[in-house]
Amino acid sequence: MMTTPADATTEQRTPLNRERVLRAAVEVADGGGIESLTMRNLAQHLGVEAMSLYYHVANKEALLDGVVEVIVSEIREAVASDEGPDPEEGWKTAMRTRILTARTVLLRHRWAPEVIEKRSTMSPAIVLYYEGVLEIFRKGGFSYDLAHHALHALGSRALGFTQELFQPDGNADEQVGEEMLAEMANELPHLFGMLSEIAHDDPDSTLGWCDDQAEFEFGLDLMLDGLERVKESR
Amino acid sequence: MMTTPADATTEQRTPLNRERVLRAAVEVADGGGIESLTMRNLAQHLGVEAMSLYYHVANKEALLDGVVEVIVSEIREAVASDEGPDPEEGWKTAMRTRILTARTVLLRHRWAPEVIEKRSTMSPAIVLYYEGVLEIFRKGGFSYDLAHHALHALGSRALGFTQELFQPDGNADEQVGEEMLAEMANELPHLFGMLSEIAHDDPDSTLGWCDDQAEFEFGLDLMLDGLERVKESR
DNA sequence: ACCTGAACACCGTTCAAGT
DNA sequence: ACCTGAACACCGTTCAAGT
Repeated sequence: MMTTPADATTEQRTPLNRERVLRAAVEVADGGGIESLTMRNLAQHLGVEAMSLYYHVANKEALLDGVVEVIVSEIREAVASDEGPDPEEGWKTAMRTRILTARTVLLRHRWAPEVIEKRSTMSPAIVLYYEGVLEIFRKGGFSYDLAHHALHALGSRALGFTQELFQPDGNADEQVGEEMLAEMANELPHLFGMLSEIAHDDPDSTLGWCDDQAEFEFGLDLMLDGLERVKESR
Repeated sequence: MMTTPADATTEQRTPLNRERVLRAAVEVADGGGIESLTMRNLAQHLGVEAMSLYYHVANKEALLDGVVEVIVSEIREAVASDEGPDPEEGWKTAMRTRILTARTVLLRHRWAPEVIEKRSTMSPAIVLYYEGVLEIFRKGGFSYDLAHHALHALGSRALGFTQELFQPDGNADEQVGEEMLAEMANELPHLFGMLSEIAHDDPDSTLGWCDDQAEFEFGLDLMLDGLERVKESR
């Protein structure tokens, strides 16, 4: 029995390409976390043998570079399509909305910040993104020198993330409990005081876990306000 | 031939313990980077079989947790022994010197920031370190609420590091060359302008690579000045 | 109490070979 | 041009066993 192109059975198989491999890699990471992104697992997800991937991608390093490209491109599209305020009047709000837009993309790919930070080779997409950030600074009247400092100061915050050092641990058991709080009182008086007050102000916060979004914006505004002041004073 | 305790041959072997395993792990990472820190390699470094490590450490995760403890303890010792200015008069300089001291330790273990950031479980040493940071804020007159925001805003900066997104790539070939700069002019006009100016101001900077320490301090001061302002205005 | 040998499941990757 | 099978070196880890 011959299989014609129009054959309705499921045996059609569009050949792989780099693009499809990278998109699938993002899917795999979205679904099962970054540690589930192995060459073998990715291949299986694509209905192919692991070795086939090496035809489209040099090795795993290159795969991860490509994955970063996909994510940062998604950020650039999001940023391009929501057209914030004109940077010429109000660079600060223009920057702010851009960065918070970028952040919404990263919140859909929570594994991505870690991967982005580990790649030290600067990818084209990231360079393009920072070109846009720099454009806003320039249109807002920053000197190149100050804008340069600003890029360093912002760091990954410009892309919409900071790595939180204290993460809400997956299992709820490890939350700070009443007894543990009491135990802290002697050894860690200041942290004890702080967490007690936070727990009092917001009893729903399960003690000490915080609104990441609000904290991100607080830190971001601190930076942006600081940059504004430095700019005025020069 | 019997081997007495006083035997001068090299066959003495102090038994392992958790402490020695962790210290050796730091040594291995210092010497060959974090990717050289495998159970087998660490064991060899200690003159022992890989499986012996599991007697002293539950698994590799626990090993890395322990390694973070060692590093952060080293930070705490450094910070304790250099006794900065009294936080009651001048929390800002107290904080600044503490953080820059912490940074000197991390510069001796360049692989450590990455490991610290990946551990989401909050280790005792880190908690103790942040207790000290919080103490400075409190003695400087911060409310718990503002101090809490401040801890989030500082993030890993409080420990002395930020992950630079654009790293000076190991091989000098990849430096931004003249031709590459020219190529940028159309696609990346603002980055082109910025790098040109930086190259002009500091011809030794091999185009675009920057003084990490100066940039770290710039960002840190931005944060600290911003916190001071917010504090005054409340 | 402390260490080991053999073995397992799972990585990334090479290479020669298939269609 | 695109994909595969077999094989290799190297992971972390278990388990039963040695002293």
